[in-house]
Amino acid sequence: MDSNKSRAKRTPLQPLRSAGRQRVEELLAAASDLMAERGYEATTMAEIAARAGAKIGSLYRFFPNKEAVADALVQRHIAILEDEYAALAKRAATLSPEALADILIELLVTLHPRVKSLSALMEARTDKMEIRDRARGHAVAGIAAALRVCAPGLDEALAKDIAAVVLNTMKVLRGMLANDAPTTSGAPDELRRMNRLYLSDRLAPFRRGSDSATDGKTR
Amino acid sequence: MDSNKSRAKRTPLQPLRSAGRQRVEELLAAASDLMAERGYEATTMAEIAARAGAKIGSLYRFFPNKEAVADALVQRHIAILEDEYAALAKRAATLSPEALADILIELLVTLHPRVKSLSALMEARTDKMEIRDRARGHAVAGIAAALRVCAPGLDEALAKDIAAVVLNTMKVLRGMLANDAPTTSGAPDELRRMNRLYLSDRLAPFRRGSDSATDGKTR
DNA sequence: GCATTATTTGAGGATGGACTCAAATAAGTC
DNA sequence: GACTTATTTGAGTCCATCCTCAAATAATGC
Repeated sequence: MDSNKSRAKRTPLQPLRSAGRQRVEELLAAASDLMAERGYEATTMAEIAARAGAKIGSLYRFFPNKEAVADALVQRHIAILEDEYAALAKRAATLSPEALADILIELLVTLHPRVKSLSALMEARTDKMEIRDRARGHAVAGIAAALRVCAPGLDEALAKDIAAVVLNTMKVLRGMLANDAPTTSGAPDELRRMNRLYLSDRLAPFRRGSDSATDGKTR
Repeated sequence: MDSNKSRAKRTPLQPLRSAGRQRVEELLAAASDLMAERGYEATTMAEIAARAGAKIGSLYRFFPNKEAVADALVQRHIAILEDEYAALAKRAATLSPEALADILIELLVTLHPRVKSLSALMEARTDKMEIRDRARGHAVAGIAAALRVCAPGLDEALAKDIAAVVLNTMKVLRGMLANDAPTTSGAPDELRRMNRLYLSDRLAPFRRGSDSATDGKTR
C-alpha cells in the first residue's frame, strides 16, 4: 500500500494573495537560476530561499519539498516549449529549405536557456524522463510539420527522422554558443552551413516543381 | 596562504601490494559505474565501497575524499581519450571523405561510454572544466589532423572548425544510440548521411586532383 | 616463526541540508 | 478599528552521508 515511495506530505497550499503569488514567482525564478547553473542536487533549499529574498519557511509554505520545486519548473518549461514548437509550422510556409534551416537554428538558439534548465532539472528523478520524451516528441513533430509544409511530398516518417537530426544539430549549436568554445571560433558558422546543406539535399527532391538539380548550393 | 580551498588531508597513500592495487581497481570500477548512471552527487561513498565488495574504510585508505575518486576517474578517461584521438590521423590516410566520415562515427560511438562517464564526473566541480576543454582540444586536433591527411590543401583553422562540427555531430549520434529514442528509429542513419554529405562537400575542393565537381553525392 | 608493514574493518564523530512548527506579522474585510 | 486569514520567520529536529581512527588481520621478508 501507499504506492508513493517519496514522502508526499500535506496539501501543496497555493498562494491566495498577490503577495503570495509574487513570492512563488520569485522562488521559482531563483530555483530555476540556481538549478540551471549548479544542478538539482547541488542546489539547496536554503539557497533558493535566500536568492529569492525569502526565508526557508516561506519556501516550504508553497512547496512541500524540494522535488516539488523541480516539478513546478519542469511543468512551466515544458508548456512553453510545446507552445513554441506547435506554432512553428505556421511560420514555415513559403520558405526555401535554406531559409527554414536558418529560422530553425534561430528558434532553437532562442530556446536554449529553457532547454538547458530543463535538462538540469531532469537530474532530479528518472521517472521524469517520460516528460522529457514527450517534450522531444512535440519538438520533433513541430519541426517535421514545418519540413512538410516546405516540402509537401515528404514522407511523414522520413520527415520525423530528419527533424530529429535537425533538432539535435541545433542542440549542438546551442552548446557551441553557450560555452566559451576556446578552440573553434568559426565552428558555429560551419554548423549552420552543414544544416543548410543537409536540409537542402534532403528536401530538394520533394519540393514543388523540382527533380534533383538546381539546388542553390548557397554560394 | 593555503591556496587550496578544499580540505586536502594527509598523503593520498598509494597501494603498495598487489591486493591494494586490485582493490583500487575494483573501487574505481564501482565508482565509475555508479557515477555514470547516477551522477556524482547522488553516488555515496558507502555505495561505492559496497559495490566493490569492500568496506568504507578501505575506500578512504586509498582516496582522501569523494572528490579524489572523481579526479582519478577523470584522469584515466582523459588519458585514454587523448590516446585514441592522437592515433586517429594514422588511420585516416588514403580514405575518401565518406569513408573517413563513417570511420569517425564508428570511433566516437565506441568511445561513447567513456565520454558519458566523463561528463557525469564533471558535475563534481567547475574547476574541472579546464580539463574537459583540454580533452576536447585533443579531440578536435586529432580529427582536424585526420581531415588534413584526407584533404591536404585544407587550411588548418578551417580544419579545426570542421572537426569541431563533426565531433559534435558524433556526440549527437551517441545520444541517439544511447537513449531509448522512441520517436525516431531511422534518425541515426539520417545523421550518418548528413555527416557524409557535409564532409564530402567541405573536403572535395581540397582533395588531390579535384576542383569542385565529381563529388560522389553518396547515391 | 617472527617482525614489519600493508590492508581491512566498522563503530562513531561531525556536518550539512531537508524539512517542521508555533508564534509574529501583514493584508484584506467588515 | 476589530476580526480573520494568508504569509513570514527562524530556531530547531532529524537524518543521510562524508570522513576518522584505533584495533584486527593478512601479506611479505628474513
